[in-house]
Amino acid sequence: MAWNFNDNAPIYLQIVSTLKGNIASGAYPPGSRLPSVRDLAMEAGVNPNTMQRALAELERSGLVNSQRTAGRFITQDAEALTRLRRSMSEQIISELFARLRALGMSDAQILEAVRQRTVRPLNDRLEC
Amino acid sequence: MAWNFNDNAPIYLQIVSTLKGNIASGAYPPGSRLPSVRDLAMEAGVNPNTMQRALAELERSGLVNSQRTAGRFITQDAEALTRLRRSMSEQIISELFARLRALGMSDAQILEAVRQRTVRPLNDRLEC
Amino acid sequence: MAWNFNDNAPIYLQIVSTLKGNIASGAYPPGSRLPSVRDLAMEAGVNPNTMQRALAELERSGLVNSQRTAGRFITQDAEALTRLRRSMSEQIISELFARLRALGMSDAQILEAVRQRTVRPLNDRLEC
Amino acid sequence: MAWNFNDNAPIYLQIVSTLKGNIASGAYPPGSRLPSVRDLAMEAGVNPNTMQRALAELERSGLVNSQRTAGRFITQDAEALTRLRRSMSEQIISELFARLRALGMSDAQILEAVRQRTVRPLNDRLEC
DNA sequence: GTGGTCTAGACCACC
DNA sequence: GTGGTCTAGACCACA
Repeated sequence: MAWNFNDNAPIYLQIVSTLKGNIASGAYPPGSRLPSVRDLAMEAGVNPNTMQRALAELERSGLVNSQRTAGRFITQDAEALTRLRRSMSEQIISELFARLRALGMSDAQILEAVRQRTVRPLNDRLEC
Repeated sequence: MAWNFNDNAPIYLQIVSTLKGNIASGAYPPGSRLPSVRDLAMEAGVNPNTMQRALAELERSGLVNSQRTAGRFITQDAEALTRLRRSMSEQIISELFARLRALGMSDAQILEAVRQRTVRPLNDRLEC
Repeated sequence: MAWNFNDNAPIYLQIVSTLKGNIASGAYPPGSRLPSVRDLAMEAGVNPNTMQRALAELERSGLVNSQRTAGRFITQDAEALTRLRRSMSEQIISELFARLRALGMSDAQILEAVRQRTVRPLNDRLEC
Repeated sequence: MAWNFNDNAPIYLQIVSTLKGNIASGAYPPGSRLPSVRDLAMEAGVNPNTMQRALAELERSGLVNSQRTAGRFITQDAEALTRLRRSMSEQIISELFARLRALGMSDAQILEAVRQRTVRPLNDRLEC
């Protein structure tokens, strides 16, 4: 089952995002070994070179480090993981604000809507 | 310029979402005339029947109404537009919570993060 | 604009029904002259022979009588018109009972439903 | 054996009506499986897409629900079936009133005629 | 020209 | 095999 990509952004960057998500969420726990480039590429349905480029990018940002013979491992640097989560959450929240402002909501309204959502966390979902 | 679709959801539903976004944001103002089915289809790069289906869906939800020979018009029903915006914002916020919880954040942390974003609304954007 | 026929029954009988309806309702008033066979046939979008047969049938039942040179005229026989209306209404009511019984309604329920309809004659129509 | 359609209304809507009748009358019992789209389309003598559209309509009104690979099933929701029967009977009775009023009958006369029909339920049928 | 309907034929995911 | 979606191309009524 190939991952889902759109053609707004380079695929390798979309892969980076997906992998960062998996790392941040703990789906790939700190210190764990990543599957091989070839396996990841097959799983994502992309060319191994594309996956390689994505992993290189991750390595550059310090989230994974490769050990020549043993494979690639998720960093155990707690502070790096914290920075990752913080950065991702800021990006997600930025997107939230962009989308809700496009609907004409003020910051105050946005905050109120989020606050209400925390008050009654599970609720019926309206169709959109 | 064809719109961008992924294959997670039927194209006609993605079109519905796009159009709802345009209506909610006022890009298609209340009472204004939509382009013809054929024009919209060409713009989106889909078959006219697919666009027709999406518009029929919008019509069922009361957001547009068609006048046989004159074209389709955005509803002027303010209450329907309010419901639309409300529904869309709830869906966006639900997505926010789903993504931030996946990062391990609690509702309280999420609320706090959003609150901070409103306090210092424009800020440096960290890379993600 | 051709009349509407289905192919469950001979067209000439459907024409007879239509004409009887027009006579019973007074659309063709007693004593008035019917359009010519040719005109009626054109109006109905059928072959003049078919219309001729329908008119012969009407003549047989005494509702119209032809005067060789002047054309066909609706009967002025009030009793014949009364019988017509009575016969049509019985047929309509028979159909009503057949359809409502098919829905599982008892005669008592049918009567009650009709009674309610007379109490509140104009009402919102539900989709069916 | 193709079903009978007229061209006053879209075929797919006539199919919806026919199927609703079959559901309301119990010809398709609650919980039973409908024939496949292709079979129904062949039976009705229409294109499978047309039948599909009719079934989608039924699904939207909650009378049938489809299970991906297993087929479509009549709802077991007794309340939905009650609503259906009620709505159909109201429509049938409306038609009754329209036709009898066209014959010049008052509401009181209509009610009386229906009442008599319930008193002597089986009777000689007059020709119409 | 507009929206609406219908057909024909294809492909997909699911099991 | 099932339902579901998409495309392509046709026809219609309306004004």
